[in-house]
Amino acid sequence: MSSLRQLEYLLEVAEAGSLRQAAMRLGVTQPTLTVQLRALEEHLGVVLLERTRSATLLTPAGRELLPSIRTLLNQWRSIVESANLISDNTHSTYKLGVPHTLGPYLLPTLLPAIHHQFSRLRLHVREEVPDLLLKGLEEGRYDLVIGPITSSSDSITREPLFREPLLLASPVDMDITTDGDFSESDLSGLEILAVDERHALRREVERICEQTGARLNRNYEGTSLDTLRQMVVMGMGLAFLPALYVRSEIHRPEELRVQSLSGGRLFREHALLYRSNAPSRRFYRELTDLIRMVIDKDLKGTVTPIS
Amino acid sequence: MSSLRQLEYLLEVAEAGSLRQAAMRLGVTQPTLTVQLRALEEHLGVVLLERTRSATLLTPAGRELLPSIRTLLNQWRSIVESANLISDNTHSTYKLGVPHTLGPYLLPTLLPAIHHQFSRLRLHVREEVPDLLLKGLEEGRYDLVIGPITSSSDSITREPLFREPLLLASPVDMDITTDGDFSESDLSGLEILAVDERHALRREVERICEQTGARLNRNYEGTSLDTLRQMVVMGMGLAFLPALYVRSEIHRPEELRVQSLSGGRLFREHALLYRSNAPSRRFYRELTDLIRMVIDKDLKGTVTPIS
DNA sequence: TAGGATGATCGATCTTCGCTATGAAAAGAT
DNA sequence: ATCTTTTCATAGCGAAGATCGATCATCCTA
Repeated sequence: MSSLRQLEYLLEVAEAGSLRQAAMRLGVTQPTLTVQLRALEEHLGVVLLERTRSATLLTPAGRELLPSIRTLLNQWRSIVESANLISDNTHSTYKLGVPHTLGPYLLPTLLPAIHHQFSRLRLHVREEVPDLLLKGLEEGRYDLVIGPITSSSDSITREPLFREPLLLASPVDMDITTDGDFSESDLSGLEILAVDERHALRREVERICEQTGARLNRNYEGTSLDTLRQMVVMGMGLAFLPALYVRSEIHRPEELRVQSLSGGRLFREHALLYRSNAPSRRFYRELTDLIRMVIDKDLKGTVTPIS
Repeated sequence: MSSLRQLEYLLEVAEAGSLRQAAMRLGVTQPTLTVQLRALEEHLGVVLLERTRSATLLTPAGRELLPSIRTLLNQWRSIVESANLISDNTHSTYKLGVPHTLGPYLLPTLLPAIHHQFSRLRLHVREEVPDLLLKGLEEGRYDLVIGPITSSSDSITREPLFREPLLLASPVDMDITTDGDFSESDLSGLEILAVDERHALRREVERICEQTGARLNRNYEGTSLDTLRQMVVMGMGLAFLPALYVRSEIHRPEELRVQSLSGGRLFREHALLYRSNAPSRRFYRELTDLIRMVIDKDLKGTVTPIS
């Protein structure tokens, strides 16, 4: 196998026109060049140099190959240079996974801020259900995942990000308010709609229903938060909608009533997840701090930071 | 210094997703990959791989660099491939030098034949006066030179090609023929024109004049064979014109009379010259044979082969 | 003819590369 | 839960490769 070094030798000799002078410039001795260039010629099966007493010049074959060799070396130098840039972690593309029920409502706030801070960093975002996100993270299909704070495994590090209230959504024509205040105990017996089982949100809702005595409607399952909202509007039941969704998508209060429940125990919590021994973990920590800052700054009224 | 081999290792590991499997495919052992890839990472200053217990996958930085590395290796493979093609000497560009007084009249016959035989061979032709041709050959500015057969130096090999008669050109209105035959002795006292001193042809003519008693006109010197012909047409004297020139350029016999002299000692001889220790000398020998064949086939009546 | 170029060659040394053997840690199987 | 298998990391040895210094042969120049 011949090395890039031999190619550099050739280039220098071609330019200097003499082994000795090239050796000077390269900081090696002349026998080194004699031997190495012969090895290169042997590897390529072509005589590249014509050694005269007064100089060493390229053969026609050598002239033929030289341009390609020169560009090869330039390309290599540019790779080394890129590597130096990339070494600070902010010049790469990270594969980020987010749940369907969070991504569209969080990322529009988050991504611009990240881009502003790390302008050469690119995020390759993909939405999936949390189970697959976690599996994908472990198998390397993702570098970063935003997911539920539960789901343990010590090969995955979880950086808690924020707590997101779940708001009760009800049709406007269904009057369930008990003089202004509404607490968890008032849920008992009410019909609740939820998204299908692959979503983490579903499990939260199931837990809430058990605790409060609400009835989970298993006949109709929304496949997204939007369909869930439609079902509520059409009077098929109530639903718990994440605060960020509400913040982003509910613009017509005449269709739907949304209220938070006193007691404050209805919420879900999100974390940034990454493999614990990922070489970029230091940078992921930085990124976590940035995300927390953005949340604190832009989503203060909607969610509450945790750490 | 890192080698191309390390890059190939990286590529294979990236594809296999595991050091062990990559080692299998590459025909090396796993510790080799561990060590070499770490060396590569160190050289580039970037962590390229994330080693988990279950697999080894690329870091974002590694993904970033991989495409460039892949094209680099492809480029290298293509260089090696080119080298194999080039090794038969017929895929290169040769720098050929020819004298002004021969090139334009020989090459139109020669080049198509060479191209027909070696379709991927290119000739970079340059015209110069013989002195510079020879110097250029020695200094490597030419690979091949067609020049006078004289000019010795044992670092230059001369392959004799052909003998080209020198024909006497005279104005049609100057009747110098002595009943049909005209020999060298009849030249005595006649006024001869020639090209300037940098041409080898000039020296030939000077020699002829001395031997035959003809007078060389030193006041008017043609700078090319064409101007020389014009001077003869205008009645300023006689001239010796090379047979190949006559063959190519004299299409109007009413302007000029051209005759060969009996005795057959008026000629010049051309050879193919190259540096004796040029690595392609074997091929130059082949080329010589080809040229001789072409001359024998296409220029039989005009010049006579020598070898 | 002597001095200063050139590249080639030889032997010694140092470095690099790769292998074997072994270790440690995690995942999967029983 | 334990055992086996699989993963990568490490250490030590040996072979191969790269480099150097010294020397040689040759050519060009003064």
